Amino acid sequence: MAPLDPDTARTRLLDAAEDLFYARGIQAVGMDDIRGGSGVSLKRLYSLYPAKEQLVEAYLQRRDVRWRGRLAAFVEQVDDPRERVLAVFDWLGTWFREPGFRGCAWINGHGELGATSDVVARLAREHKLAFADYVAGLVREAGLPEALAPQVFLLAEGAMVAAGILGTDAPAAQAHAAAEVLVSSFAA
Amino acid sequence: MAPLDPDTARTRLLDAAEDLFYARGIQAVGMDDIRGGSGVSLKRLYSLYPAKEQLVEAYLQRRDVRWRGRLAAFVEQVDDPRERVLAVFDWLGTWFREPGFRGCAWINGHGELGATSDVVARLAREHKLAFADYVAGLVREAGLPEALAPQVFLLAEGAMVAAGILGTDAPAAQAHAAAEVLVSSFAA
DNA sequence: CTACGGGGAGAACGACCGTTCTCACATCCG
DNA sequence: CGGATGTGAGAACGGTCGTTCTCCCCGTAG
Repeated sequence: MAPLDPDTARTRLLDAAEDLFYARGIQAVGMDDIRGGSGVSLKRLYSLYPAKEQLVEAYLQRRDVRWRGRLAAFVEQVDDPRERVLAVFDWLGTWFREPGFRGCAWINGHGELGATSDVVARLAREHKLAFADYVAGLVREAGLPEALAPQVFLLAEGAMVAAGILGTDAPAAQAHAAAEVLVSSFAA
Repeated sequence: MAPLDPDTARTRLLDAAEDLFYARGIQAVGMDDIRGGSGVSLKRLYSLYPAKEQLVEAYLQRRDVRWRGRLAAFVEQVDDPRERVLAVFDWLGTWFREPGFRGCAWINGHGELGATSDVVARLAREHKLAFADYVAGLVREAGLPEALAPQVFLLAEGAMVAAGILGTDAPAAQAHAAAEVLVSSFAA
């Protein structure tokens, strides 16, 4: 067995961490599960991430980049700036329909460890602020009033929670309809 | 030390369970913490709730009754049926401002144990459906179209999540403003 | 060829936690 | 009075988990 170079070991670890942490919750996954899921030895795991919390941090950071990247890629396919705001909810719908969807990783992580782990609490806050900022940018570019941004953000958060807990994708369409009313209430 | 009668033992246990589970998360609280917080011996604890999951279940059930009771009591102080719908967000605001507020217990519990415990997943679902039903009743009694109900519900859920993670009560006012626009978009 | 340094597999350790057991004592009923 | 019952305090047990250690193999440099 050829020794694994650090980069691919890191990738495999984060892949396994993301699968397992997201599907089962962070506390329900042991380091040994990560080892089994990644094929990377425990020794190497601990040499790359000296404690579980650091693996969790890396997992959430990588997922944040990817999640916001996928959202932005989807939204940018839409031309009309006002439609872009609404496209956020179309993206949520496709996300909710993905097999294995279990709600928002940061909402879940915050519920699990927000009171215990400063790192998780901070990453959840940062992720939500970044998402809220992104929405605010879309609203601004659509020439809509700034007060609309947090409203759209709250609709999106509510849709994530409801879809995660109730196990249905209906909240995407419902939030979309609500956002449509909000946006068009400011139509020229 | 006079032996405690079962009812007050149960009450003390649930009081301690609610304080601790809500503040720290369910998995972060041990049975011994419950014993210490309640003053009820471990033996009695296990005779009343033979497993931790049953104590968790009782905690969530009692909190559900109380939470929806407090909401209803607040909303019923408002006379105008249309204002009642918006009063939900005023109630959220006062809740968010309570010391020790840490988000919605069911959202947090679902994030923590939804993937692991069927009981917690079911109670979270039931609680959210009950809240959505309550909102739907308010919307119906205000003579507003049914489609508005899930939109108001999602705004409320989003406000809870955002307030819990970001640690501010601003989402209550923001969601209130959004709901106001939605409601008045159907004004006669 | 050989000494060595890194890596893999997995045992081992120490702490924690849900649950049960021990034991001494108080209480109640004959 | 005396024995059965139930209770509290806390020790004990069994399992899990994060983390570290042991041991052995291999590739390589001198």
